Amino acid sequence: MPSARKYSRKREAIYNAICSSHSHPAAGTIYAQLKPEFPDLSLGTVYRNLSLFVNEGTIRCVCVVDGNERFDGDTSDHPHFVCNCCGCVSDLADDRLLMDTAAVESRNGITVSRTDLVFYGVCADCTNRT
Amino acid sequence: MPSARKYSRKREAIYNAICSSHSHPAAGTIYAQLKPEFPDLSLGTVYRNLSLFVNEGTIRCVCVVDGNERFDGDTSDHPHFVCNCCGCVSDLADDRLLMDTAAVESRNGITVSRTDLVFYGVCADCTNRT
DNA sequence: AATAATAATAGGAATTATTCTTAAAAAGGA
DNA sequence: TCCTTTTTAAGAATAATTCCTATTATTATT
Repeated sequence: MPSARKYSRKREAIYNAICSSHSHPAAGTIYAQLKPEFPDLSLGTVYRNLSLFVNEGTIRCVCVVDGNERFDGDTSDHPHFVCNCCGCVSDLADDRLLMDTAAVESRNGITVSRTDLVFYGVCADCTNRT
Repeated sequence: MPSARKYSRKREAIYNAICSSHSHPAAGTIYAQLKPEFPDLSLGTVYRNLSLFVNEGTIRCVCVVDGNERFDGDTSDHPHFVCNCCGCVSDLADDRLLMDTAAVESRNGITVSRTDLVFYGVCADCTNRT
C-alpha cells in the first residue's frame, strides 16, 4: 500500500487481494475471498475501499460487458481480453497495441486521462478444450 | 431493419431510435424517448429488443464506466470517447486507431470477435467552456 | 376475411450490482 | 490513557437489468 493512509488491516487485505491477483476480480469476488479471514467484513467496505483506491490511482477499473466492474492492480496502460466462453479477463502483453495518447488528443481535440482497450473473443484454453 | 423478422412497430421504433442517434443512448434513454409515441411501451420490451439486435449483430453495445450499457447503431469497428465532464459518449473518427485484429489474434493465441477501444477524458466542448 | 399458430408485449416481480446512512468500533496521536 | 478522526458493519435504498406470465399483435393459412 503506497498511500499516505496506513490504517486498517481490512483495507490492506483488500489492496493485497487485488494486487496479488491476475484475474481482475470484481468487488463481490474479493469479498468472498476475504470473508473467511475477516468474518465481519462487509461488502460495503470492499466497495468503499475499491473506489478509494481507484480515486487515488492506486488501482484501476476495467469495464467489461457482463455487467460488473473489474479491478486491476496494474495501473499501467495495457489492453485486456475477455473470453466469451469461460468469462476470464486477462492482460494482453502486446506492446504493439499501446496508443500514442498525445497524438490521439491533438488529432481529435480532446484530453485523454485514460484508455481502455478490450478485446472479446475466445481464449487459447477454451479453443484447445473444444 | 435489415433482419428476417419484420414484426412490430415498437421494435422498429426502437431500432430507428438507435440508428438515428449519435449519442449512444442507454436503454432507459430510448424508453423515455419513445414513451410519448407509445404510451404502453414497457422497459422490458426495450431491453428485450436491444439484446435481440445485439445478438443478431444489427447493433452493438459499448461498455462505459458509469455503470450502464450504451448502444450504437454503427456496428463498424470504431473507437469511442467518454467525457468525464459532461458524460457524453461520442465516436472517434480516427482511422489510425483501428487495430489489425488478425495480427492480435496470431500474436496472442486468441480469437477476437469484437474490439472495444474507449478513451476517457474531457471533450472539446467542455474544455472550451471552462 | 376468418382462423390458427407463433411471436411480441405489458406489467410487475425478482435479481444483481452498487451506493448511502448511521451508529459503533478501531486507529493513531497527544 | 483519552481524544479526535477514520473506518467499519449492517442493512436500507437505488439503479440497471432480467425473468415470468397472461394477454395481445402479427403472420401464415384457409
